[in-house]
Amino acid sequence: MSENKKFYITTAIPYASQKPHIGNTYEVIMTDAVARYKRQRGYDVFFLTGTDEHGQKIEEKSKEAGVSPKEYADKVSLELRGIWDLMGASYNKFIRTTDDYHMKSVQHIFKKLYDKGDIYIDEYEGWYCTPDESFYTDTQIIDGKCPDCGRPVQRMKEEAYFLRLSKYADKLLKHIEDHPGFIEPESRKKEMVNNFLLPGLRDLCVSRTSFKWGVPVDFNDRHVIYVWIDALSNYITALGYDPENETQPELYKKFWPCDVHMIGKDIVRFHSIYWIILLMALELPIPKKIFGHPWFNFGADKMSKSRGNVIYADELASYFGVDGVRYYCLAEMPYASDGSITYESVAVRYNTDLANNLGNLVKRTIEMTKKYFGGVVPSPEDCSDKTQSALDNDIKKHITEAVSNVDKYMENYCISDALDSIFTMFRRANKYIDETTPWNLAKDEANRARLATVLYNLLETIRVGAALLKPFIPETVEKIFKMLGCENDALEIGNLCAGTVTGEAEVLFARVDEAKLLAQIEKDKNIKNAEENIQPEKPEAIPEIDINHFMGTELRAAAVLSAETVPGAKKLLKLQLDLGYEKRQVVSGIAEFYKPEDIIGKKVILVSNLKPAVLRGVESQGMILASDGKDGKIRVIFLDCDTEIGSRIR
RNA sequence: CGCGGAGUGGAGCAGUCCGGUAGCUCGUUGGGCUCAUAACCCAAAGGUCAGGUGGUUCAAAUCCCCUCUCCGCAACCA
Repeated sequence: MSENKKFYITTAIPYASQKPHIGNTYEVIMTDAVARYKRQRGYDVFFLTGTDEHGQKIEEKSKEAGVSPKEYADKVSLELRGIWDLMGASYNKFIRTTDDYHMKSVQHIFKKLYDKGDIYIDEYEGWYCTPDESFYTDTQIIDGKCPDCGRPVQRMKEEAYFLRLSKYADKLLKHIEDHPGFIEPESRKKEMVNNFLLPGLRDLCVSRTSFKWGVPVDFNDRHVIYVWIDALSNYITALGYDPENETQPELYKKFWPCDVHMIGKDIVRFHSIYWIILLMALELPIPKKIFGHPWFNFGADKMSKSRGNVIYADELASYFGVDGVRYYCLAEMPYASDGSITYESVAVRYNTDLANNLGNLVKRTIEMTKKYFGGVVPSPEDCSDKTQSALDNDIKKHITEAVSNVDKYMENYCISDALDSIFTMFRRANKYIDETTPWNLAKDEANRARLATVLYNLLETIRVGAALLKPFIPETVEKIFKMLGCENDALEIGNLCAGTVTGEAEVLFARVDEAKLLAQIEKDKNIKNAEENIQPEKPEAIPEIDINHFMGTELRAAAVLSAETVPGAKKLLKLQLDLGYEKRQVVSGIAEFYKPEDIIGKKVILVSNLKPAVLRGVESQGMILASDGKDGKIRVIFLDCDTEIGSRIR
């Protein structure tokens, strides 16, 4: 039945528009750890990763960079792959959505569903901004103007292809309910069911005409296949699946359905709804599990480029080594809630766990082997002393416990718990040294046998520990095996042979001086910023307008008479404004930054000829001006208190 | 009342399903040891387990009720 021991695991394919940060990299590291774990347990593993390379954003970015979209995607994809490789990702295949076979298969998938009637063409009615070639819904447009460029938009019907999600919604819901553990963690499943499935699914628009950089619909080349079908299909096209094949290739037959899709919690929706329905429509088997992992925050804050707190894996590895980064990510990320990463916290973990606990244990044990036994693994002896054998049994018990705990936790994707059980064993081993005091045993030849046993137990603990660590920090494990002179990664006690010649004792992880290192990082960052970021990034230009165009906007000074929160809306404040000649009610999305009392009595700028709109059931007669900060903060423009209310602003 | 998760010593978490006076890692303080990377080992200090001076019970972090706060998802930035 060893043929049954196959395991197909995937990461999401990141969008190749910019360099991946530590969060994206974490996903690959975690997936890699699971893949390596499964391989070590005898599974035939197929580990897939890659890049998603179509779409408007890459089209735009490439234009800015003055290269073709493909050239741009090539560059980012290569950079990303470089980081994956640096981190030791043991993927079996790296797919790119620009790969020929993939694009062809995506076209066939689209065609098949169209022929079947699960994809249909329909009119998509909305507002169209001609110069931008973009469609907007009723709620997106601002006062009959394009939200991007401010130019007028026209009511237009545009044809688009739709996937019949509605047809499969019940089947999907049933599948989710019949397969506990299909979406994990459990809370993510509830989000999907309660927020999307139970309220009812609307058919999904799966094509675009607003950009060209994508897989064309081969029977209607005005349309490009949108990200859903293009990107999600990678999981089967990578195995060679193509609906037009008479028989599917061996790779596909062997590995599909997938055992687990490892993805970020933000895209659980696309995987658990769109992807599954797509497969149902294709009449293909459903993957067994979708695991929506959390993300890293920078300390308490979200990581974002504009806040300047993005951490990259390669940069981190330059200070802590690849295994330092891998270990931190795997040990620190909780199962379901977001993790936290700062340079300090990485340094602390690195020092305490890797340098002090593990590194030092290995070093001192190997040194003692060398000192007391000339670098040859001694032969253990049965021990008649009750106290001593109790110690020996206890450490052996810790080994077997660690082995079974790692299995238990890894099967449930509780990576940090698995690592913790291994390090608990190492801690026990350090204690064992103090309990047995080999340096005292060595003073008396009569204790030779006892000393041999103690050292053997220690070496064997390290050997099993290294075997357990292999999926997580493989480079380090190689070094440990070299020091042990043994590469046997069996998990049973007693596989280290007496007589084995050990290698040179090496420092596995040199302790870092936290303060010094943080200062160094700060310094490096400043140098890098100075090189890269001499000027702030130029925002996207908005086409010029003439003065009359601007004069079409009526801006007036208004006093805030009252302000209150809108029930059920986190971001909205309802304001009563006084223009002198009339009063206005305006709803403004500033509630996260201003309390009612912060703004009452102040004077603001009102766009007074804006068409009224209803927000959360409250009418808004205009809009007040505010700046949109890079930090995500909104700052209202306040006027001098002696500004005359009702006066025109221009 | 949109859906869900969480509030436990300075920090991060476990314990809550199956009630019986709190456990782990880091940090702090003191001690020990010298094989080892100022490391390792031991000990101590520090918590009315968000609040209700709420209910059930011989007994509640754990069950029930109410309130507050934080986070995720959804909605929402005119």
